[in-house]
Amino acid sequence: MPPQDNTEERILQAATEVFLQYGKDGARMQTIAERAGVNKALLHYYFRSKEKLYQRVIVKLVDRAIKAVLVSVPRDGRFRDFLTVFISNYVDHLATTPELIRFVLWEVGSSWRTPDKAATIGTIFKQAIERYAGGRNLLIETIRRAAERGEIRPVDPLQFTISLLAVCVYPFVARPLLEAVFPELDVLSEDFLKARKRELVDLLWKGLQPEATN
Amino acid sequence: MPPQDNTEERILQAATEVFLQYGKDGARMQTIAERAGVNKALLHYYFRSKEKLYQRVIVKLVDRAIKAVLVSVPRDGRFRDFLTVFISNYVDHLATTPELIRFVLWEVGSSWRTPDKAATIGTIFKQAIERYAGGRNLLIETIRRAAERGEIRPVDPLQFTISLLAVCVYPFVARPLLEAVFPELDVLSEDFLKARKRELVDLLWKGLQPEATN
DNA sequence: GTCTATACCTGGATAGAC
DNA sequence: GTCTATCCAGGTATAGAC
Repeated sequence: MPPQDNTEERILQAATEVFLQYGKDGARMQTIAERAGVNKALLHYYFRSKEKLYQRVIVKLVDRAIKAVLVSVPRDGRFRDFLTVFISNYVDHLATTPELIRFVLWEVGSSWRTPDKAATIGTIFKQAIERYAGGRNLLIETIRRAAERGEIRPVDPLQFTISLLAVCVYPFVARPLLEAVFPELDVLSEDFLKARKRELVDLLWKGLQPEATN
Repeated sequence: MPPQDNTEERILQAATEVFLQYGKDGARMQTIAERAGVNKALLHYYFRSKEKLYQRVIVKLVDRAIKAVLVSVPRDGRFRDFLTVFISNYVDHLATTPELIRFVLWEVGSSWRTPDKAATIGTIFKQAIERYAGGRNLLIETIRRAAERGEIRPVDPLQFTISLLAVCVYPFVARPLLEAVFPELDVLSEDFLKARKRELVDLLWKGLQPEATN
């Protein structure tokens, strides 16, 4: 079923834009209605409540994001190539979707007080990953295999996965803080992104070598 | 002026607890009033508005946090020691103040739509750092000095600073996501924390060595 | 299915007595 | 300084006509 030009689809699209821009609390049903060219009552007719509408949007967004990141994980090849490609693609993806970052941030921030575990962003992420990779964990597996083959030194794959995600994501998440503290920094600039990718591959690859002067 | 048992102080204390627990939006003036043992009207009498009260709280919290982290930066000594001590202290601090993480996360998330630049968390951070370190940047300086001395290979101090902060902070920030995706993971457990510190020192120290097999 | 009009609730802010 | 009572805006949800 391709995205039709029917009312439901228009509302969902408008809701996505508005939620991305203003967040769950900041978004107004009125605004969504206007952007979709209908009125408030119809939103409730189709989606019952703001909460339900929001859930639909968030699932769609997370799904898209997970896919965009995992698609760049080469299933084989040398580990150094994997590292380079993954970092490059992930950083680029993050740099080009700042609203999504902000959005996920909002969700993570509020997931603490959410009573309903099933509606939490964590669960939505997990399900999206399962849908995409069928329960397997591509990053963990790639790192484990590389270690087994001796391409890199033995490391805890989970720990390294976390570190890898960390160094990629952090600048974009902490951007408001970093740019305030370091006025010369512009996280989204071409210069910084290029340098960052290079530094990260360097740092992590060197950090994974078996022999280093101690 | 030690925290007196006067009304204003009691309100501020209650507000801190409630804001930490529920966040800016989630917190109710009613709740704060009850916890302080007074009524809503008094909050406005002392602090004028919820916004003003909130600002007072956030400055206090950020100040405390900055101090707790920067105090663990040794001003001299070998770089490897600095790395070990900083990671250990920072990770411990993060692990013991989960509400603060959540709080900062909320603030960063909302700092995007805040019109008033001066009231953003970024500015508050910057000011707190200046108050504490007098405009100097201890992390950057430490890394630069180590590179100049040849203790580590030449790296961009800013890039490495970001990476260092990233690998420390990320697990706590992304905890809801990570623990959903990796069910066996318990970020706040002693086991994980201990392992994490070890892995981080290893990874970063090795990553900073001049000679590595390429 | 789609509209207008409105009910209704939450929560911050204030008036005014003491 | 501290209280009670009340106002008022903003926003979700629904009733009911077409």
